[in-house]
Parts: sequence; structure tokens; C-alpha cells
Amino acid sequence: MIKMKRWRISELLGKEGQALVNKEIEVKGWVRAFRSNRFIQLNDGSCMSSLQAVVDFEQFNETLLKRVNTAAAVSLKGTLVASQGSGQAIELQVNAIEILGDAHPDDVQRTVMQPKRHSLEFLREQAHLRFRTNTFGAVFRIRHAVAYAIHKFFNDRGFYYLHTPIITGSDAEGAGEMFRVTTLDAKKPPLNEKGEVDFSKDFFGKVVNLTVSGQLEAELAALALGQVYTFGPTFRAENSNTSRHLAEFWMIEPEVAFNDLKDNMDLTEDFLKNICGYVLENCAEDLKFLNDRDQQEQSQKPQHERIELSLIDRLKFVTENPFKRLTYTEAIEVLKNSNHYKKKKFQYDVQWGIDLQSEHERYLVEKEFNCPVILTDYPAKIKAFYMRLNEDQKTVAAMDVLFPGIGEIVGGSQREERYDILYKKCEEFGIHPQELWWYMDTRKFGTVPHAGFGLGFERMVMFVTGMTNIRDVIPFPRTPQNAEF
RNA sequence: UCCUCCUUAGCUCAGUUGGUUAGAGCAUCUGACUGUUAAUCAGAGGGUCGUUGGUUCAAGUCCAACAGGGGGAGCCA
Repeated sequence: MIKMKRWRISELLGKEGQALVNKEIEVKGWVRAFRSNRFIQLNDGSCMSSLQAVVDFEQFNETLLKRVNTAAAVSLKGTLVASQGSGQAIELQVNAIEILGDAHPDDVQRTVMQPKRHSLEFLREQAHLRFRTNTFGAVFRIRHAVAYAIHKFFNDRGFYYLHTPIITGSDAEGAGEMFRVTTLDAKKPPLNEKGEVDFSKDFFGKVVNLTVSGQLEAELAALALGQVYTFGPTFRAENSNTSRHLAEFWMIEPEVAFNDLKDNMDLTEDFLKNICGYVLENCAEDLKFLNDRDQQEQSQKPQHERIELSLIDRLKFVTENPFKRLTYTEAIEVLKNSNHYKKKKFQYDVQWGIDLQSEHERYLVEKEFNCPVILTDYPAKIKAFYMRLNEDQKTVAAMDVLFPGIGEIVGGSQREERYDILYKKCEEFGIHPQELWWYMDTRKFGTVPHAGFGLGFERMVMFVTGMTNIRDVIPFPRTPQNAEF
């Protein structure tokens, strides 16, 4: 007997499907619903839509049909035909049913597969099963599309994908608390003469941690390969309990030799527009579903909390409008001249030199300009040591891209390429330049201006899916007190 | 880490001033029906009211601690 091809539902409902009408085919998937003892709604994850399979129940044994329950895996063979019903163009006239995996209703009822609406919190508790739902199917297909769009964007422009280390010995990056990596016995670690843990006896012979950023390593490669990007897991041991933070997340960090801050902004804007454009073009069905979902969520919020634009319009807004660019100093002026400030509605005061608070950033993006905003040239004291010092000696060539609803989605800068100034900045920030000898070395051998930025991948996925909790755009979120699955 | 809110059936939630036998919708089960698509109709089952302690004649309801979760803040991507 010849083994039949397993058609994916996306193929059957797409162009290939039209050529298959009145042909014998096989599909495999999971039952979403079995209505009227006649209609199996079959989903195989290849797309949002399910295939309607029509069963002439008098021709099948009753005990077999009893096993066609929600969540069961089945193989269906039959003829693809034009549908009599109004909800779909084609359907499968079934002539053979094979149960591949049973799902007992009493057990299914305890899960997110029970056919009814669920809260995102309940779905999160069953992260292993939430892939089966429409919402998470759409989110994770789009997550894939965003990842692909990023690789495609850089590849099309001659960037090289660089794998920076996940285990790192450099602890001078100052980008937050790190996770220690060790093979020492936690109960009886070796001690030195001072009674401290002796890490020279550890696996690597020194203290090592999980990476908080691949940027410093990416710079090394950029200063030889020209333009590179990283796309890998990143770890922060911060005790952050918010809808925008994870302990384990994915970050994209391009780094380009010979680029200045202006080039960097142009690249960022092109990049963000390109991703949104890719999803608009290639994820129409999933996006439509999430768009409707978002509108429903918005309609349940009080008027003043609603986002006026729909999800799809928010993406188009990014692709069609130039980002507003202004300096930190100009932003402080805008804030100080705002009615909001004059009416003392900001909880935190606005002064040149402060780190902008969430409320300030949100005001600029959502009230003042109502579009993505790039802020540049921040005070040197509130930014990292590696950012290039401007002529005024007070500010650095930094940039933050602010998105509505998300806040800071990209942070970047032109890097300090001048050895002496970088050396001094290290000392000012309490970093020993000799510990970063390899980084400093690049400034001795043909140093050039260069720039780059970091994008939080999950925050980008939040923006394009309209999900408002970062735990709902990564398959298995790691947060304080939670590493289930 | 701080502020704040929540925890009652498989899920989402009501539960009045502390007072008799704890309620609804959805889901599940049984039956009916069969071109449905959030199927429909009838019936049934389903509860240690987050945990521990306290106040009280009496606690789902009041108080405290702890646990889990949501929202916001800080930190940041």
C-alpha cells in the first residue's frame, strides 16, 4: 500500500488546495470541536484556520466516533470538496478516521483546551498546552516570522550573524545583576586563605556568569567583519516583577563599523519598519485574529486607557511615518513647557540631568508626538561607559527608541573609539580597563567610529502581536520564582 | 524590592449588615436533534470558600501571618 502524503491545512486552504478539489487526500491534526456528530474542526498548527471535515455518522461505528473528542489527534482520509456550508470554501468529505491519540473529556476539562474562553493567567499556568489555542498559535507563528524577518533584514544588507558567548567572564558591562555559572559544591565550596570561596578551583578557574549582553564581543567582530549582529539568549538576575521583564530573553544587537549616531538611527528606523512591514505582508490571518482580539480588549477598558489605533493600524503607523527625532535636552524642554508639567501632573520632577521616568517617556510618545520617538544625546552620567562623548563634554551619542505602550524598545549608541577617553571613562565608572584589555585593544589597532543598538526581541513581538504581558510572547517564561516547564 | 488589588465548582465570576441547605454563566456527563461553525433543547453531576492561626454564640464574609497571582513603580531590553 502506498503511503499517502500528509497535507498541511495551510496548503489545502491555499492555492494548492484548489487543484486538489475532488481528489483523495489525508490530513492529520488535533480536533478542536466535533459538532452535531457530523463536523470535525481539525487544526494542525500550520495556520490559524481549521479544516472542516464532514462525517456521515451513520457510516461509522459509534465507539470510534465517541473517541473524536476535543484535543484528540486524528488522521482523516477523504475527498476534498467545495463546501455546502457558508463558513468555509472547501471541506473534507471523510471516508476513513484513525484515532492517533485519545483525549479523555474529563481530563481535557481541566486544561486550557476545554472549548471556552480562558484568561491569559490560566493559560500561562499551562504553558505546555497553550500552543493549542488560537491566540498562542497566532503569537508563536508571528514570533517565528519576526525572527525570520530579522535574519532576512540583516542578510539582505550584508551583515554577518555572530554567535557571542553565553557563558562570559567579563563582569564589567554594568548591565544588571548576573546569574553565576559554577560547578562548585554549593554546600562545601573550596575556600582560600581569607575564608572566601576559591573560584580558581571552579570549572573555568575564575568567576563566570551568563551573558547580559553580547555587545562588547560584537564590537570586536564589527571592527573586522564590518557589520555584524547577534541574536541570542540574554540573562538578567534582576528581581523585576513587571509585564515587560524576563530573567531569560532574546536580544538582537547589530554593530556597524564606520557608522555614526545618525547612521545608527537610520538603520534602527529602517529595521523596525521592515519587521512591521514583513508581519503585515506575511502574517495576515494571524494578525487579523490578534487585531480583533486587541479591539475586544480595548473596548473593555475605560475610554482614557484605550489605544485609539487598532493593532494593524499601529503597525502601519510605524511603516508609514518617520520617527520623531530629538535630543534629550530638547525633550526636557518639551516636557517643561507642557501643560501636563505646568499643572504638576508628573509624579517626578523634570530637570536636565535626570533619568527620564516611564511617565515622561509615555507622555512624549503617547501625548506629545503620538508616534515612535528617538531620543538622543543623553547626559554622560546616566548612560554606559562605552558611549561616545560629545563635543560638549556633557552628553554622549546615545539613542533610545520609545514605542507606545512598550516604552524603550531599542537602546543604542555610537561607541567611544578614542582610547584615552575610553580609558578615562572606565575609571570614572569604576571599571578596571585592564580587565577589559581585549576590548581596549581594538582601540589601539586601527580604531574607527562605530555604532550599534540592542533590541529586546520579546518587546518587539509584544508590539506586533498586541500582547500586553511579555510572558505571553515567549513559550516558557522565566521570571523571579518561576521556572516551570 | 516597594505600593496596590485579587484568591469561592474544570474556567470566569456573584455572594447584601457576620446568621438556616453556597449561586450563575460557560465547560463536562446523559438524552434529544442533525449542514453545524461560540450549534441548539432538556436533565444531571460537580465545593476542605488559597493555607494556618485568631475574634465571635456563629466566619466565604472581620483581623493577622504565609503562599500564589494580577496591575503599577524602580531597574532595564
